[in-house]
Amino acid sequence: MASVIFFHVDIDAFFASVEQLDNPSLVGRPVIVGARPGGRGVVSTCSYEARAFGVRSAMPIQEAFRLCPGGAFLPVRMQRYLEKSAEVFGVFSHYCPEPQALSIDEAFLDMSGTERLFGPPAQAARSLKADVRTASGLTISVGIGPNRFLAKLASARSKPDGLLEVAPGGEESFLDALPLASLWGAGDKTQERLRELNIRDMASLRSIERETLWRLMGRGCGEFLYLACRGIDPGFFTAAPQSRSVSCERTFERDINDEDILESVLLELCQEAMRSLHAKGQLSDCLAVKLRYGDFSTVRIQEKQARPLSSVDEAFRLASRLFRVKWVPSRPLRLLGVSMSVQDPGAGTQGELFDDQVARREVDRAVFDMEKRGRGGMRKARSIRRRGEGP
DNA sequence: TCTGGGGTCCTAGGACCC
DNA sequence: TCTGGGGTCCTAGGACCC
Repeated sequence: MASVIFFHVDIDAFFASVEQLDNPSLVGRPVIVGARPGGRGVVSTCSYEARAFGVRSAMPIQEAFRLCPGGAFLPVRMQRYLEKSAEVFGVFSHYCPEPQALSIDEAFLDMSGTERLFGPPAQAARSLKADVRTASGLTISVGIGPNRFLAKLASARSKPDGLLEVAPGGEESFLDALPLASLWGAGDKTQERLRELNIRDMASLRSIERETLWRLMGRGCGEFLYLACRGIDPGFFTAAPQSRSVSCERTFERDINDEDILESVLLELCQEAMRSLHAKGQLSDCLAVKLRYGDFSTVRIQEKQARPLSSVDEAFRLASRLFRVKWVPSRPLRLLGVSMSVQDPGAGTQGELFDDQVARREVDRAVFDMEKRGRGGMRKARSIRRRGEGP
C-alpha cells in the first residue's frame, strides 16, 4: 500500500513578493504591505528585508514605521494578489487534483500514491517549486510529512524558498528540535499557560499523561497538545472547508460617538455583507453586531431569525435594533462590525421566503447587479440620504 | 508598540421541553 | 415547598489562524 504523503505549500512573503515582482525597483528593499503609516492598522505582510529590521506581520503599522522608516509602505492590492494566487494554484493542480486551500497563499496537497508520476516526495517538491517559479515568478516553501499537521510545521521551518521532509519515524525527533511556540494551534494564551506550568519544551510536554493535560489545560486544548507533541494530526482541516459566515467591520481613524455617523456606517456594513451573501448565492438567518470601545473592550450581540433575512433594509432594521441594545452613547466606538451566519444547508424549507420578502430581495439583486456593472452610485446615494434623514 | 479584517471552532450558561 | 436528569437550541465571549 502506498504511504500517505502530504505537502504543505506556502508562498514566501506573498503580498510583498508580488509588489517586488510588479515593481523591480523594490527588489532588495524592505517592503511593508498593510495600513497607511500614521493610521490605525497593522502590517499585513512584509519582505524578508523588512523582517531584518524587526518588522512582523500583524504588528501595528506605527511600530513598523518606527523600526524601518526607510521602508516602502504600500497598500494592500487584493485583486492583484488574487490573480497571482490563481496562477500558483493552477500549478498546484497539476500535481494534485484537489489542492486544499488554507488561505490565499497556502495549501495542502495530498500527494499519496503519486510516486510513479512525480518520483519520490522530495523530487516532486523540487519540481513543483521550479514550476511555480516559472509560471508566476514567486518562490514557495514546501513541507512534506505523513500528515497535514507535520507538513505545515515543516514548511514553516524551511522558509524562505525551502524544502523540508519529515519522514515516517522521524516525527518526534523533528518536533523535539522545535520551540513550543511553533506549535500551530497553540497561541499566546496557551503558551503563557504552559510557561506558568513550567512546561518548556516538546519532550516535557510529551511526558505528561493525557488526563493530566486535560485537567491542566481543559479538555479540548489538553487533547490537542497531547496529540500535537507526538506528531499525530489533531484533525485541523480534515473536513472540506465550507463558508459559515460573512462579516464586515470598520475601525475608525478616531473613536466616534456620533449616532448619525454610526448609523450610516451600520447601513453600509449591512449592504456589504448582504452583497457578499448574494454573490455566493447564500442566505442568512442570524445577524450579529460587534462594538469595540476606545479601550479595546469588545461586545457582541446576535439574534437568530425564524426566516432568512431577505433584504438590506431588513438586515439594517435588525442591526440597528441590536446596536441600540449594546451601545453606550457616552463611550466612543473604535470599531463597528456586522456579521451574518450562513444558513445551515440542512435547514430545508426554512430557507423559503414570504412573497413580500422575495420582492425586496429582487430589488437588492437589481442594485447589486447594477453595481457590478460599474454603476455604483446607488449604494452611496442611499447611505447619504439615510444620514441626512437623522435618527 | 497600541493593537486590521476576514474567518473557524470551542465552551459555558441559560431557557425550554419531556 | 421543594424541586431530577437529559437533550437541544441559543447566546456571548474567547482562542486561534492568515
